[in-house]
This record gives sequence, C-alpha cells and structure tokens, in this order.
Amino acid sequence: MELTDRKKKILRAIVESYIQEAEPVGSKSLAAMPDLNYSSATIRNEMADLTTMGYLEQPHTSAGRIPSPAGYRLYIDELMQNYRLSVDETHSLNEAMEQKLQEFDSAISQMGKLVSQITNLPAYAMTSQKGAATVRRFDLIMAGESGFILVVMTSSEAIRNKLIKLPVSITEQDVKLLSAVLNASLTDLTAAEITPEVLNRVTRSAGAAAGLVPVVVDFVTHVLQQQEKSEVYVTGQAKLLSQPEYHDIGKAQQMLDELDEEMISGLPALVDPDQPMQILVGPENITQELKNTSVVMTRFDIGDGMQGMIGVVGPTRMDYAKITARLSYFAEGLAKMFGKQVLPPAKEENKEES
Amino acid sequence: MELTDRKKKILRAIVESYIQEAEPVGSKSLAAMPDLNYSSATIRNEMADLTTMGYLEQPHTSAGRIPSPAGYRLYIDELMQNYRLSVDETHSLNEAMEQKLQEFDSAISQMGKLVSQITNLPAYAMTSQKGAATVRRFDLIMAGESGFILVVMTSSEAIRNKLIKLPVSITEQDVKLLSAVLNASLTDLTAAEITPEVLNRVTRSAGAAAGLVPVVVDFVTHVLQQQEKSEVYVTGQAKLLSQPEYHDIGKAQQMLDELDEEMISGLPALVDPDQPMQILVGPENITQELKNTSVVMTRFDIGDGMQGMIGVVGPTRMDYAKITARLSYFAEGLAKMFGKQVLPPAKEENKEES
DNA sequence: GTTTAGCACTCGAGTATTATGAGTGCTAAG
DNA sequence: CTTAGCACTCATAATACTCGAGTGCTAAAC
Repeated sequence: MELTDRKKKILRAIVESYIQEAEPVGSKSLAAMPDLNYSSATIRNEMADLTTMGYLEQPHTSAGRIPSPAGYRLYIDELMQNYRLSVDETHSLNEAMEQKLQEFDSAISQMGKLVSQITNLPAYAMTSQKGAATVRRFDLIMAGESGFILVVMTSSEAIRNKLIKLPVSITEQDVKLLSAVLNASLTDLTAAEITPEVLNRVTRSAGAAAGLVPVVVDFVTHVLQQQEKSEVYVTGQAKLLSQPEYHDIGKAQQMLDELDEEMISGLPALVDPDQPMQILVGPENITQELKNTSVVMTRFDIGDGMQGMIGVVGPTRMDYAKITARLSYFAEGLAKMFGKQVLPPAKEENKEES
Repeated sequence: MELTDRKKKILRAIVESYIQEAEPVGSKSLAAMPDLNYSSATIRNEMADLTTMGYLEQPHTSAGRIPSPAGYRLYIDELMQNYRLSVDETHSLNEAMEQKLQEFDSAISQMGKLVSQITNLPAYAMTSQKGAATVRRFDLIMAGESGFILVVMTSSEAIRNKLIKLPVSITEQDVKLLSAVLNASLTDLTAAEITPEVLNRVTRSAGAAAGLVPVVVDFVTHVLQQQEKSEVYVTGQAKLLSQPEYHDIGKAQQMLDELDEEMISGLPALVDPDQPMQILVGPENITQELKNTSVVMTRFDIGDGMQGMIGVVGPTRMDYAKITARLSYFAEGLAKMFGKQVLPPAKEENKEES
C-alpha cells in the first residue's frame, strides 16, 4: 500500500491532535478540521489503511486511533513542522538563562532545572568528556604552619583544590620539593597510569615530604576519575504527574523509579554522534520499561573537549515540535555562553568552577 | 476529662497501627491486640472519649478512628518508644555512608539522597552558615602567558578558584602586585563591605593590573555570597508516591509542587536551636498546603561554624520512631566524619571541595 | 474508481442500584 | 465499671444498565 499525501496529512493531523488532547482521535473530529475536506467515511477508510500499515493503533474497537511508535517516528522525521518560538518565549528563555547561569557553580544541574522548567517535563543534564583526563600542573600554596593548599589543573582546564592539614608543621622547603616532584612525575598521566610503581618512585623522590604523597595521590586520582565520569542530574520528575498518561499512579511510579540517574547514563551510548538533536521514541529506548516514553536530547559544546547533553523525558505523546525548538534554542544559548572563553578586558568569562 | 493510662495505651496502639496500616483503626481490631484485654465495647467508650478530647478523628461515621495532629503530637512527645536499630540496619547504614561519602564532592546533596534511601521518603539536606563569610587570603598562580588562577580561601576554610584568561599577556610582576593588593585590601571583608569606595581604592593601587580588579571582585563577591546562602537539596520526591495517602494523584502533585527548595529553605526559621531533632506535625508547618504532612529534621555540625541540616518529609502518618532513629544515627555518623579534621599522617581527611 | 451516506455493531465509560459489612453509639444486664 | 447485644450509618464493592463515540461495511452517488 502506498503512503499518499492525503494519508500523510491525516496522520499528521492525528499525531498533532493526540499530542494536544491526549485522547484517541476519531474520524469525525478529523473530518471537522478545516484542511481535511473529506467526509468522515473517507477518513475512516484512510485510517484503516494507516492502521494496517502500522502507523496507527486502536486502544479498543470503539475508540479513535492513536499514533503507533512508527507513526511518531514518521511524524518526527517527515511530517513535523518547525515550531517557531514566539518573541515572548525567546525573551523569557534568554532571561532565565542569564539569571541562572551567572552562578555557574553547578551550571550543569542548573541547566537541567531550567530545561525542566521550560518544557514542563523531567529533564536531565550531563557532561561528557572525550578522552581521559590528566593533570597538567600542580601548585602548592602554604596555608599556615601545618597545612597547604593543593591546586590541580587538569588537561581540560578544570581546577580542583584541597586543603591538606597536617599534625606536624612543615617547611616551605618541603612544599617546594613536593611541588617539583609532583610536577615532574605525575603530570600528563591518566588515573589508570598512576600505578604503584609510579607511586613508589614519587614517594622516594619526595624525601621529607614522602608522607604526604598518598594523600596527594588519592586526591589526584579522585579528581581525574571525577573528570572522566560524566555527571548526570535529573530534575523535575514530578512534572510527569501533570501528564494525563501518568494519572495512573502505578505507571507514574514505575516510570519515576526507572527515571533515575543510572538509566540516563545509559543514554549517551545510543546517541548518533553526528546528529545534534536526537529523539528516541518508545520502543527505541533500551530500558524496556520505558515503552510509552520518549526522550529528546541535544548536545552542546562547552569547550576543552567537553560536551554537555541536555534532554527531557516524557510520554511518547509529547509536543516534539515545541520541545525540540526550545531545547535547541537553549543549547545554542549555552554554547554561546560557554563559547566566550577569552575575556575582553574586565568582563565575565567562564569555565572551571570553584 | 482525664487522660488515664489506659487511654494513653489505646492512643498509642491506634497511632502505631495507623502508621503501619494507613487505615482507620476500629475498636474490634484493637480489642484483638494481646496487651489490650478489654472488650471492643470498652475500647469504643475510651475511643469516644479520646475523640472528644481531640486526639482522634473520625473520617466518617462508620470508619475507625485516625489520630488527629494533637494525637500525633502526644504520641511523639510521650508515647513513642525508641526504635532500636537492628544490627543489620546499622551495618547497612554504615556501609552506605562510607561508600557514598568518599566522593564528598557534593557531599551535602549525596547525603540527601542517602537519607531518602534509608527512609524511603523525600529528603532534603542543606548547609547553613553562621555569620558572614570573609576572604582570609588570596593566592594567584600564573598559568601560561596570559592567564592565572585565582585561589580564594574563606574564613570558613572553603577554597574556591577561578581560571582567569586574558587577551593580553601579563608579567609575573603584575600578578605579584595584584596579589599583594588583594591581600592587603580585600581580606576580612564580607560581601556587603566591599563597597564601590573600597573597589576604587583597590583599583588605584593595582597599577598595571587594574583591569583585572573587576573580574576578581566579581568572583570574590560571588564566592562570599555563595557561602552565606545556604544550599538546599531535595531528592526522592517520587518516594511519596509509594505512600497510600498520595495515591490520589491530585494530592500527590500538589504536595510535590509545594515540596521544592524554596519551601524547605523556610524551615530553618522554625527550628528550635536547642533541640537537635525536631518533628513538625501537619498544621504546625507553616506552609498551609502541607496540612497532612510532617517534617522530621535534625542538625549536625560540620566544623568551621557550619551546620548541616537533613530531614525528611512525609505523610503525618509516618513511622516517627523508626525515622528519628535512622536519622539521628545518620547525623551522628556524619558529625563524626566531618569531625576528623586533622589527618593522622597519610590518611584521608576532609572539608572543602573541588 | 473514488467518495459518501447509511446502518448495524462493538465496547468502554458513566450512572444507578443494590448488597455488604465494618464500625459506631446506646442500653441494659452482669 | 465492664460487656453483650442491637439498631443504625455509611463508605465501598459489586452489579446491571444505558449511552454514545467510533468502527467497518455496503450500496448508492459522483
């Protein structure tokens, strides 16, 4: 059977109606639409065809039709019209971004919250890092008699520090020595490459400061692992409850149980690296339990080989057009913000964190 | 009317039964309890009394009774027996703490998650800081030709840093000068005390590095404000859905809407500073919407004049005994962890964050 | 050949009706 | 003071019934 233009038109109407109303759509209401000038009977026939072709489903005999996953897929890939953000929307998006991101401390998680807000769906945000991190340099700063601050700068220009206090006092000499040894021996090594042998060598060279080596190394490996591991934040889970499909508390709970950080961290594997915006519809998701759930996600660059990913999770029946529009606008904004890496004299810049 | 021992006994039985079963309890089931050797009729009479005294409520004529807020209050204050943690429980609590807290990066929020896990209720965690923070010292570390790392140590020994890059190259001289100026003029000032005048003075003294002053000051005020502001994390909201009282999706949603970070940040105001563990029952909460909701919270010390607060939110019918037991055990554990401030040579210590 | 009107049929959702029984308050006997 | 007995209440569950949206099919109209 052939997928005529009229069929497509009808399919689109069905998907969009269902997205709006969350209720199966019948032939009559379709016939009433201004740009579908056919009788309900004709439309019924077409709908029957679409059903046998697998684009529609029938919850039960006497209900209307709802889109099948394949139907959604087709809609997303071919039928969906770009949603245009209204001026108002761009305004408020801009504002939200600026306000929230000034405090970029936990920028990523803030982003998640924002996305959740603007889409009214649960959102997640994560960072992902290409390649293993190494330490680019160490700095030690004396802090009082018996302590110092260890500052570590990684290959991705993240800076981490730790205050190390000791029960004994240490001299500036010791600290200088330690600093030299660290910079000589532990830079450009990934966490995996810091083997016991390396550690031994460092300890031997460290002389008086040998006792400090384990503390330092612990911290360093922790930092590096932290860098490699992508952080995931999920927020706004409760937003799901406002969707009619989750008015059944059982489903809602199951969904929310599923929707934790571990599930999300499985997502990047599914991502086609070439496509900035991705939509996974129902069964295409791995996690079986998320059958009638879709995921929309997008990536953005945050410099230094780091990438961020933000996305939302919702019922298959979500407003793909609107959500992709908002999400990509948001992602662009972020990329821009993270983009201005070098500061024009005396203006805010970015990257790293406290 | 007098609150006899028998009445108390019955009240306790009712509260505990209701906590377990989440269903109104009737005279018959009470009479069946081994330590209530009275006929159902007798118990009925007592229940009628308790009802007129305001400790019990009747959802409708022919249902059993449920505790009123006053009933809960009495139970918590007088009737509740200390719940004893089983060895198993302490074990798993210990394990959980150790595992999770090694990565103390966002220790506070991790705690929230943990508490939510062990109580199976939504949990929140927050830090609160006494007194305004100031910068204790500045350190600048050259990083390449045209950038440096600004390291700030606050009065509470938190260390924050920022990588500042410039479009022009700078000399070691400039950096040294800036460092001296900052340490001379901006230490021991709270965010509020950094007035435009101060700023002016600093800028003038900074000479060649004057252009950098705004960036630095922005960062500093941001850090200080950040320190003052208490951070709140809420997690596990979805846990509520497993409680029967929230099987009504409407209530659940209303509740979850209410239960955001802003609501929580109102809580500390209600806290009696002398009492480590606090329980707010239903109407005692400010936020009107949380009528049939209770809050259990506890504080713990994390050194440096900082305090943490963790707590859980749940239906008034929650297992106060068990939850307070777990929570306080948890709080003790945390206090201990945060306590070991000074490290015995070559062992993990703590405080600060990356 | 395509479109449409007509019609019998299906079946979920909503409504009304009716048990059922847990729980109560009260009275009177133990 | 306690308890057995009993009439009464009322939410919940079960059942039956209606309603109507939507369907598929056939036959007539275009």
